[in-house]
Amino acid sequence: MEEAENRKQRILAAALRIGGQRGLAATHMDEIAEAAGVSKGTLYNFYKSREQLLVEAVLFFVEAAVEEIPEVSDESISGEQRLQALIESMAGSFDRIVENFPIATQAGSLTPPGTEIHSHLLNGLNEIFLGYRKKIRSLLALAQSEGSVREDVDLNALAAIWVATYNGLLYRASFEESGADSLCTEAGVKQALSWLYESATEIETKNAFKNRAKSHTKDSKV
Amino acid sequence: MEEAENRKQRILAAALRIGGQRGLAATHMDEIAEAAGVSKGTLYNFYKSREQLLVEAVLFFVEAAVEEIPEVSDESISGEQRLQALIESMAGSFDRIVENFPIATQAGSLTPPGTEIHSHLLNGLNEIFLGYRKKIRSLLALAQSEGSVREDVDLNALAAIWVATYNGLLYRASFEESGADSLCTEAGVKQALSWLYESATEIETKNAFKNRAKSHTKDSKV
Amino acid sequence: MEEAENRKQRILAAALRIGGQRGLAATHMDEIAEAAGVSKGTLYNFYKSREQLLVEAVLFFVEAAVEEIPEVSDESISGEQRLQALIESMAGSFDRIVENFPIATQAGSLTPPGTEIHSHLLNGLNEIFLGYRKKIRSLLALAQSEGSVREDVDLNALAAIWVATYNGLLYRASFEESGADSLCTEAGVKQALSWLYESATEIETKNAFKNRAKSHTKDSKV
Amino acid sequence: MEEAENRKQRILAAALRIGGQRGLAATHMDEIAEAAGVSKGTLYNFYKSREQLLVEAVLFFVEAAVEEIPEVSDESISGEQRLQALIESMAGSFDRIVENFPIATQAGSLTPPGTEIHSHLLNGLNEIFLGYRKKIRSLLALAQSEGSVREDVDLNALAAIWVATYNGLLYRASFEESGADSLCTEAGVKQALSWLYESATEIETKNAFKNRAKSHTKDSKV
DNA sequence: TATGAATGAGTATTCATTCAT
DNA sequence: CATGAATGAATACTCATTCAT
Repeated sequence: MEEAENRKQRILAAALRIGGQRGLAATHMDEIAEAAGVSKGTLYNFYKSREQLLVEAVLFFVEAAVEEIPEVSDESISGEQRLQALIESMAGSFDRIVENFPIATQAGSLTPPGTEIHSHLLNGLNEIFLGYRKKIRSLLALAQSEGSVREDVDLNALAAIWVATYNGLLYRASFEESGADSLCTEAGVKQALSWLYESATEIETKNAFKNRAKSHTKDSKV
Repeated sequence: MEEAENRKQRILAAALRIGGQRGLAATHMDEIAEAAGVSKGTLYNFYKSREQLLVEAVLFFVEAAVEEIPEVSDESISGEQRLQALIESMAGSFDRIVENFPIATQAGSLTPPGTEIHSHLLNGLNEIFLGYRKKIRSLLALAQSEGSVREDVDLNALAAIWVATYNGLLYRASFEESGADSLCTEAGVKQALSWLYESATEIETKNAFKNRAKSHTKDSKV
Repeated sequence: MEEAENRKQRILAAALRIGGQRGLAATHMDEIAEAAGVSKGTLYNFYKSREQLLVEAVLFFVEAAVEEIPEVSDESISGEQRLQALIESMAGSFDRIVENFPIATQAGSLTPPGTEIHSHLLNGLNEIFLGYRKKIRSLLALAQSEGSVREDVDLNALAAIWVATYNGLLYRASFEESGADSLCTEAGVKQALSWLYESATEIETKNAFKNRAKSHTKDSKV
Repeated sequence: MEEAENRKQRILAAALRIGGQRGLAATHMDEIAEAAGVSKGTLYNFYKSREQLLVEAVLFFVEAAVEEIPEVSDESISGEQRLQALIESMAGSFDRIVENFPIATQAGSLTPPGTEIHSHLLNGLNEIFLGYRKKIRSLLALAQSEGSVREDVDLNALAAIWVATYNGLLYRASFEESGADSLCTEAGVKQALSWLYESATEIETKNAFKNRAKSHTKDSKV
């Protein structure tokens, strides 16, 4: 069973690697098998079909990407510090996640709408993204209880915006041939999320959005 | 020539319709031809290959989606009012754009990286998205010159966040079987963009993010 | 009519040119039309179908190739001299004919056996080749009547061998990427036909087949 | 492996059978598969493409045709007798080889000039034909060493003519709907090759070319 | 009569899935 | 269970032919 689990891991990892490079539609069973070091037949011992395999791979990736964001449950530090750590963490993961980001969108078109497997995928993604949002929301709530986030802020909505902005930057970055856009990088993520955080605090002067360096403004395209 | 252009329109529209429903990977030339009311051979009179046709369709869609956002160039109203109109407009387009939103991501995996057509797609998308950001930036600049946006705000960065948040909400909404998440709807878009706008203004009290209705908070899934 | 005939010539010539380069199977109506400077529709005003056009082109070529061999009807010179002139002429045409030689063989497989057009082609080729042989036979007969060809030689058979050898050399030459085989060239043709001629004469010493140059023997590939 | 080789044989044989009847251009993968008793997919397990399959089939056929000509290595008989046996053998193979003879020429036009596969074909044919010529040359050399072929004969050139004549007769015969030309038959081959052989010997009186039967002369079409 | 855009039947090729070993 | 050769349904693309202008 140990070995079986190991194989499943290798298979999913192989599918993700290829899917990230060539796109899911061009990810073929032959290649997955070879990259995973198993035979094509073995793939069907673990997964009923190609669709199923790829859906599991996508869910595996998205979940892993979310889990990569640490809980920052160290209770010895303040909510504000934990949020700062969260921002650092999300920014630090940015480049790696960009690699495989499009596969989530592609997976939706792999399976005919209305089928069981299609629902399985959408439900899975929904759950993961909601969990993601919840995680951020709980940190915001902590910060709010400590007074660094204003009382009147709708935490649910802010958490949703937080995730949306991060995903939007990932989405945008996945189109670029080479990080041409300085705003869609690790630094850009830090700037954006900090802006969101600080817009929810009382302290106006910390605002990360202020023009600090004119040179930076010029560098950023349009 | 009139007729030829008409046909091209019908072909691209047909490709988009099918691509939005089934995904680009499952969008076949036979179906496009039938849906467009032309023969398969005619498809190849206009486009060199399936890849080319689909890429043009995607660029056509994205460009149309951006152009749908009005310039709001009515100079008789203030920058602030124009931004409000922009927010209304983006929110109003949300549901329709969601339908075809995934195809942009899917297109990236239709074409082998490194090919000319792949670059054509990425360059096209890049240009469109930069134009989009520029449009928003110019309205923000107007508002800034009128004093409703603070002087110290990095307009480039804010415009980038603005677009990222919108795209992130579209991305998220494209996963849902039926608008289950109240934050990823027309209303959610309005709330999110308003938050971004108001976080850049001097007037604290307008903040759309304040908890106004407790019921609303409960409705929105964590 | 003058103009029409001119067009037909251009069409056949275009078909031959392309057919010689790419092979008949890869000779398409589009290309023929463009090369001939007419529209595709015009092709069908002159020929019922692609098959018909190509068959006419092949017959046109083969006939022209045969007619290129001069009658050498100058009665002021001896039969022997005429035969020598014939050999020179056939050798001189060799390189040009090689270019289009394969099309005759290819044409046979263009049309389904048993059809009218297939018979039309085969009959046409047969007639042409028989006429070719007859031409040579009549010169041999003249030489025989003058005494330079032995009385006991079967002229029909010798003429057939004569043509077969020439065609065999053409056939062989059409396989070579670049005249690598010194025996399948203008010089080789001269040597081969001279051998055949002299083997039919009484005078042994003229035999072109004798090893005259050792270097030549070494040059010729096994 | 035994089985795989068996399948390859069946595939090539099927391709040749159909190619000989309909021409290579009209030889389709579906038909080959059915005739070989395998699925279409299996064809592609053995050969990369239709072109490759057909080229291998042609080389297989030509090689087999050459190998069919026995070495006549029985050292107990004289070179002269061996040459007579060779002539008998080539004549005996004539009718069967005629069936598939055109495919060699057709193959040249299946593949775009300048491609690797085109060179593969031409090189293969070249090698086979040179081997063929070499075989004949060695028998002539033996006969020469025994004194039945004159010392002054250029064996290379004679061997080349020998092959060319044989090929020329095959070429001619491949155009005929039904062996209408008595000179392009088994008997004609024997007559032609004997003539070539005897023209290289010292003994004039054996000459096969002499008119033996007037009726025969009449039979042979001009 | 000349044109060339539209047509769609015809084909090579791919690749998920199966199953005998 | 693992394997990988065999399978054949599915699909992009070509090109001879037609016909409205």
